[in-house]
Amino acid sequence: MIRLSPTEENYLKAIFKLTEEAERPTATTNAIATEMNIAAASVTDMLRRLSEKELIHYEKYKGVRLEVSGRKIATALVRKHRLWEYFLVEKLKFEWDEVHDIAEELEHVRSDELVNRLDEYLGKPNFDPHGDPIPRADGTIPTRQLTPLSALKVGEHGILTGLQDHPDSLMRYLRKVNIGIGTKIQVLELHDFDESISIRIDDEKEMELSEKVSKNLLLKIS
Amino acid sequence: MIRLSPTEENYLKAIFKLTEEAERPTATTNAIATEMNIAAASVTDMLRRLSEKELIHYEKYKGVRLEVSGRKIATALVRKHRLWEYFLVEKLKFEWDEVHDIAEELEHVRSDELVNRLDEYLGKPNFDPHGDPIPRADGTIPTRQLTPLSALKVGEHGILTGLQDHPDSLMRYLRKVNIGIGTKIQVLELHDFDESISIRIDDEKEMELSEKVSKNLLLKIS
DNA sequence: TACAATTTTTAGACTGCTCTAAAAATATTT
DNA sequence: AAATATTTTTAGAGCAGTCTAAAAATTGTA
Ligand SMILES: [Mn+2]
Ligand SMILES: [Mn+2]
Ligand SMILES: [Mn+2]
Ligand SMILES: [Mn+2]
Repeated sequence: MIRLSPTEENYLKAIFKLTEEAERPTATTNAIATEMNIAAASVTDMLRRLSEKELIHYEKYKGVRLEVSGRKIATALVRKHRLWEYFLVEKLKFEWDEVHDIAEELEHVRSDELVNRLDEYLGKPNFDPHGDPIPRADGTIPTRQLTPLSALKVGEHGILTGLQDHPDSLMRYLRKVNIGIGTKIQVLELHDFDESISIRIDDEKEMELSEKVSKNLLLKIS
Repeated sequence: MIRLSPTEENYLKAIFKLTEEAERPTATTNAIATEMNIAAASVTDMLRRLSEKELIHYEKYKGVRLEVSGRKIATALVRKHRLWEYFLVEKLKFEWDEVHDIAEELEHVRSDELVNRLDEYLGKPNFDPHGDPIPRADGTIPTRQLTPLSALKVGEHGILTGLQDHPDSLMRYLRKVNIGIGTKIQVLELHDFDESISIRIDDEKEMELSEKVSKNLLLKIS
């Protein structure tokens, strides 16, 4: 296996996120540039080089997708990232909105043995603190059937199991109102004026959620 | 506090090792180059830049030493390095000869909160798996009174508490013959032909050690 | 003290990754 | 289909960090 720089790894990860995780066939130069906060010209340059190394399939003006070798590296990175997030939350007691940036650095530490032992130490978890699946050593990815809270009808309920997107701002908000992975949420009322909804949390507190929030909460229906 | 690249951090760490840890007033360009496996010309270049940032005191041809700000960064790095080594051995069950290279990468992860929580999680250890002192958050460094095994007389004994140098080859050898930090060692015989010695390990097994090994074992006399 | 050996610095070049500005290609609208 | 807008690539440059070769300074020795 070739040794890539953290920078190259980050490009592969961005492409993975924009294709496989977004369920799109290819990623565009601009999308990668935006995702990585970088100029489009820099992306073009790197795509040429990653293509040279046969990690991606790239044709000028036609977008890009991962080759098998590139996907392998990307899933390994995502695996490391999410295992470290799990470690930070479960062992070091960080909050779920504090761990992403640290994991962003930890994911580039190179040692297969380290990942394996960490996985073992953590009890081979399948999902990270944000509910995202942790790719397995063989590259396969755990799946579940999740429904956005916004799609539920009055009276229905489920367990919060994942987030559509997870900006820190959303996670901080949820933390403040005591909603997290594992929280039971029941729909009490739908307000069709602004698509906001009234819910009951863990069979206790009632509160309102905006449409934007309810679309972001993914539930396992129970 | 300024943000340095991993490379700049590594230079500061090398200078720290060659001055404070080696109990020398200054480090030479060549010594740094050798320590870091890098050309002397590259070192000169970087010294100019670190000097510009007031992290080191450097005069052409006269060697270099750390400024207060540089020392602070260096001790923080050593602290992180050794805490991670402790984590790898105590929690992930790595052997003491397997952790240095991994810690070399982990030490560059930037998060004060991470170091603090790791320290807490590990029980604020004072020494790493090789017996080296772990600098505290305030920059002070735990000390002990240690004696090389080679300086002991027949009949004397002590507990192995540190190593003078610790190349992997030495650590693997010690592991194979069941000597590690905490092992009780008693001197049975001195062979003045080659300065080798006969010892008893943990009041059980007897064996011979070469002069080179016995000079490297630092004991707390008991 | 002068010559030789060693160490250190300078000069100049290269790679990886980034940028801005401009050109080219593609997509959208009229 | 032509004009316009958008996206992508190319061109050219800069910075950090590295190298080798050569020059300069320092140190050791005759
Ligand atoms: Mn994350
Ligand atoms: Mn996550
Ligand atoms: Mn080490
Ligand atoms: Mn150590």
